[in-house]
This record gives sequence, C-alpha cells and structure tokens, in this order.
Amino acid sequence: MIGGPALAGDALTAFFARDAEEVARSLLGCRFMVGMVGGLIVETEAYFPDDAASHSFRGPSKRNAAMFGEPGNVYVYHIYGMHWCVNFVCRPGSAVLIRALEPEQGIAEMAERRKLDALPALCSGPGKLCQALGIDLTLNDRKLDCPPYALFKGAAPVATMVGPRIGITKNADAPMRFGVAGSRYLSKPFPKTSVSIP
DNA sequence: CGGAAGATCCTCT
DNA sequence: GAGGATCTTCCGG
Repeated sequence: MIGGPALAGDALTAFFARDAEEVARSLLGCRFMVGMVGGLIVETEAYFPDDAASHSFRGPSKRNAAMFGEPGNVYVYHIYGMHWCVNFVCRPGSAVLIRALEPEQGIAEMAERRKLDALPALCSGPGKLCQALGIDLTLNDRKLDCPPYALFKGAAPVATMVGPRIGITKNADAPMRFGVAGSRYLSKPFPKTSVSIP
C-alpha cells in the first residue's frame, strides 16, 4: 500500500534541520498523508527568515509562531479570508510551502471535500490540497510523525524544475519554487526561463 | 481603532 | 486574463 520508510523521530529532525532550499528539493516525490488521504509532493516553495516574502521576516507573532518551532513541525495559516496553506518547518523561521500533490490515497474523500472529481485539480494548489486533505488551524503546530500526519520518503523525480515563487510581491524573483518536471498536477506551469535540473 | 495587505481559487469573458 | 469572494493579522496613527 504505502511504500517507503516513514520519516520519524531523529530521522525526521535530521531531514528538516537543513537549508530550506535543500529540504524543498528533497520533498519532491515524497508521500504526504493526513489520515488516510494523501499523495506525492510535486511542487514546493522555500521561505527563509531573511526573506522579505516570508511570514517569519518580521519575527515571531501569534500567527507565525509555529514557523519558529522544531524542524519537522507543521505550520498552517489562513490566507485571503478563505484558504488554508500548509508548510513544513525547517530551521527556525524557515519553512517549505507544500503547493501541489499528485493524489494517490483517499481520492474519493478528496473529491467529496473539493466538490469536484477532476483528478488533476484536486490538489493542484496550496489552498486546494489543504481542502482535499482536510487541513485547517486545528492541525497547526504539530509534528509530521504524529497522527494524523505522516511523511514517507519517495523516489526523487527524474528532473526538477526551478523558478520564481507564486503570488508574492516581495523578493519575487528569488528562484525558490521547485517542481517535478512534466507533472500534470502542478499549480501552474513553470515559466519557460525556469531551470530544469536532471 | 481603522485600514490595507495577503505564499488563493473560481467563474466568468 | 480579469475580477470578486471573504477575513484574520498586523501596523500605523
């Protein structure tokens, strides 16, 4: 069913206690589960403490407190009055935004939550995947190796795309968005100028 | 205390 | 491709 070793305990900490860019690349191809629902991570973005686009840029606050938690914790936030987004915490003030999944497990439940049955659209965006997986503020600031969360190592993609992050105005040119080349489950195509790393 | 911004999504044209 | 929905948080006055 669910192949690959689950990341837990010291291994989870070691995986996330690295530079957020490295973590964002490494997460591509990993399986992210919330309860019995989840899929393969195909798109991520890295954020840093000295990064004007990052929620942690102005230091800790009530909203972003989880982003200063331990490596391997989850940071959930609400955006535009109606959507949730989920991040994995790396070093303090650094995190990786999970932007898109390839749906695998619990597709029927995802479709019900999303009120939609088009597979490619179920998890092709940070707000969409949170809706599909049932993530909201009650699941903020928890550990990735504790239920309902689970993360499994997967095969690295054949090729990785790199480009500018989506939807930000500050530090908008930093190439800190990563995706599985050729995936049809991305939130948006990468610009033609994006670098592909074999 | 008010206001504006915001790591988005959906429905049109 | 443009615009509206919708609301919490934070900063400035």
